[in-house]
Amino acid sequence: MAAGSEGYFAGTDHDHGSCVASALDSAAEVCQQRGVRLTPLRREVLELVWQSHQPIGAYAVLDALQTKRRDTATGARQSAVAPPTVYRALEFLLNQRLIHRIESLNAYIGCIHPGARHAAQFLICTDCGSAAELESQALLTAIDDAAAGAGFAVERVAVEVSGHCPECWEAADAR
Amino acid sequence: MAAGSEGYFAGTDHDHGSCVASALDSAAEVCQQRGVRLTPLRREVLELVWQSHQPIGAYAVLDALQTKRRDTATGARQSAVAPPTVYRALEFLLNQRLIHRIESLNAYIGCIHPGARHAAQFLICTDCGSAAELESQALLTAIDDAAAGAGFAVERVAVEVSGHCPECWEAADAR
DNA sequence: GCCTTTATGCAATATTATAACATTACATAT
DNA sequence: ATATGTAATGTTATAATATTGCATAAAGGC
Repeated sequence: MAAGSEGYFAGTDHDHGSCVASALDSAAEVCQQRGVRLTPLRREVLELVWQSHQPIGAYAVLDALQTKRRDTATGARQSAVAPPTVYRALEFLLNQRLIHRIESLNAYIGCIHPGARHAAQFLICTDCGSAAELESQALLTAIDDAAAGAGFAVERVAVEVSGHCPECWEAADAR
Repeated sequence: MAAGSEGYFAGTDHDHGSCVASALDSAAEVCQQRGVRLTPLRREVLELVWQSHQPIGAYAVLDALQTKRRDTATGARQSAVAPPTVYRALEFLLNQRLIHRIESLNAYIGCIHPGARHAAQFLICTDCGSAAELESQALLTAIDDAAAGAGFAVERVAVEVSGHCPECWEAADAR
């Protein structure tokens, strides 16, 4: 990926660490304001989701958690982490709007507007697996209009556009 | 549901049978034109999807198929239908754009524009489980614009709006 | 008819998600 | 300090969704 491009797609060329750290900071802030608890486990899961910087599946989170615990353990065998643990943490993070779920991938990704109520809009590259969150007001308006026309009360919106990101597209062209 | 309402949501008050029949007819036509085979099995699955008139899961299709065969069988035990049979048929129908998959429900629904390349846009009522296909040009344009702005090559679009259909909304209000 | 391609049958298994119940941690009231 | 209620986590089992790989059968071209 070219450095300094539009910035829609998270490349490998930016400061992952600080980006994750600031996401965790605002998450803590959001939770504090709402009086809900960002427990160590939830924080750990949120960190893993952000670290991946690509949509990550629940079982991948599970594996990562288990690996972390195994590595951390000082000899004494730690008990394994089970699926419900991960799913509950993910559900909490979804409810607090700290992450999004990408339905077409059964995967999760950090939300770039932590805590804000907004439609999830994603461009998903089927080549490299990365996903970019959109914020198109025109798109939202179009959805609201269409829903209003049908007398439909909107609650949740998922827009998932699959295709090829600029980098992969160019790479394919070059071939 | 009030008869003669906007018509976005398929109610129970219209002629199911003829609606399914015409869907099967146009499917046959589309397949003929493309030189692909709408085999008895595929036709059967398409019919089941249309008959449900709500998004239907792969395993519900499977059950329906098995029931049909059991009922049809004239005593001699018929072999059971297995998941791959259903998934392959569904995949074929998706490829030919005769049905849509609703990602947030893991379910399938008949396409109202059989064979045409277009974005899947749905209003999904979380109360009654029905889904209405939208055809908002403004929405499409908004998506195309956003994608173009990011240099993204669009391949597939899924818009899934969850909420409450007019009937369920009114019913809830009345309470 | 014979051959190739395409579709289906079939068994096993992978992947994703939840139910049900037990235990622990934290806060508050007594 | 002790009891009590609630929220969070642990634990086991299983449900729901989807795919792989290989065998068999059917359709269509020559």
